[in-house]
Amino acid sequence: MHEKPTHVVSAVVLQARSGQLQVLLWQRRQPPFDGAFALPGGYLLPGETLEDSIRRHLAEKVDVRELSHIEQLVTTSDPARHPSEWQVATAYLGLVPSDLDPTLPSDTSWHRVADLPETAFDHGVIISTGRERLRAKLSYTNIGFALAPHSFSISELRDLYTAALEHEVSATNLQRVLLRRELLEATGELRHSGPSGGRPAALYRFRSRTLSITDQFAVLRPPGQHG
Amino acid sequence: MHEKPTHVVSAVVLQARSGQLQVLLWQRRQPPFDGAFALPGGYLLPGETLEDSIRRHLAEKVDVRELSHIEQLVTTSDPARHPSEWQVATAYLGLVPSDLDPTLPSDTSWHRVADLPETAFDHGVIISTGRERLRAKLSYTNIGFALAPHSFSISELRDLYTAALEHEVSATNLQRVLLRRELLEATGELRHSGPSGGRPAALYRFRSRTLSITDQFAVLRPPGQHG
DNA sequence: TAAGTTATCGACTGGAAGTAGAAAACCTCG
DNA sequence: CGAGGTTTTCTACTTCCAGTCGATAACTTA
Repeated sequence: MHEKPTHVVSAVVLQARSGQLQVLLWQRRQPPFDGAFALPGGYLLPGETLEDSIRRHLAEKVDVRELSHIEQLVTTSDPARHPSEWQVATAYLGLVPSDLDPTLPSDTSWHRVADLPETAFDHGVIISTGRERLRAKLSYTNIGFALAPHSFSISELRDLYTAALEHEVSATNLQRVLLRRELLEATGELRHSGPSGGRPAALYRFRSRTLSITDQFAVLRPPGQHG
Repeated sequence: MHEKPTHVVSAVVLQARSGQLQVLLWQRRQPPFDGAFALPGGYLLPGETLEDSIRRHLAEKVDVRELSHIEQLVTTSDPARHPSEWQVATAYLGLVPSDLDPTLPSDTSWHRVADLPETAFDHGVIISTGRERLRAKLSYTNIGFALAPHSFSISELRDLYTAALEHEVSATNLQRVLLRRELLEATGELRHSGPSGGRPAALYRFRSRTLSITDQFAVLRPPGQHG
């Protein structure tokens, strides 16, 4: 038989924290890339699927039950990606709701995606791929559920979208679009805002907390489905 | 070190042929899945990337220069996917323009995606994934270039979209949308249609023949970019 | 030259979404 | 208790996108 590559898995774990999209990184303490920051992950073991494997590795960093969504991102295979070992690497995208603050091991911490430190291997590009995937899916799926708490006001949701999309989002439009798509529903409760007063916000929740694609895209719909 | 999986690559090669979306399949002549149809592909070799590898394997089936587009689709890893070997498999999506008719080896042929024979491994789901990827990208990218000849009439293009999307498409809308997005340009030439007369069709071409994403999606655009 | 066929164009329409301002519902302070 | 400030929510207006349909153009064939 042929020589075989080693298969490793990693994850881009994203969370909207204090108005910024942040990613979970681990600081390496051995070569190669000693001192640089890397995505959490590790080796694929016999008998497990790639998704099992990344969940197992992530469990060492954050409680896996805190992940609201996980999906496969991309598999990279540049023979030169690791200086001494032939590796094929599959990256996943994981999301954590904004109301959780997992306790992290001392070598692991959150970093703003917009302002990354020196990263190991090809992890810089992979993080960009993850952010782009999230941005795209915010537009045509209900993936917002994975960034948001179970219930939230429209303003809070707007802030999450703003952080992830990195541009201003109108609360009016966001509410109208998500309600028309029947992705949100009102809980019937109100939240009395904290220090500075103001009208209490109505609270909403996502109808479903599993990924669903919104219809077709804008154009070239089947005929008879106007608008 | 750990035990390692074998890494294999495969490709969903699609073409719009005689009004139907079709996929290139190869009939197996050994176990497992003796007699079933499988995606073309094979083992990953040392020193090559996954994309290099699938191009090398495809070269045995179709001339690689006939592929107008190729992109990574998904990596599957079910430990039970192969009865005797631990495999991780990366699938690619490849597209062939409708005006080419590659000469194929005797064990390989085109099959309508809407009416597939018995397939080997997890190849049935992978083909579905490929078709869905193509359908989605027809809506928000210029990927039509990969299905179409270098120049074509709007009606011909409409027929390609109809085959790939599996629903009727209006030539009027298609032309208006693709022109507004500046994906198409007129060649200035006319084609005198064959047997039954009619007004000669103006010919068009795609401005670019590499994948480009059309702007943002419909909703939640940055402000100031109206419409 | 009339009839049939195919392609192209333009006008109409409903709906999606950006914008802005008014109104509602709360707070705090005098 | 009421005035003023703050935040949220609603509504009206507007622009743009795309589905529909009918008219027109340019050809072939009888």
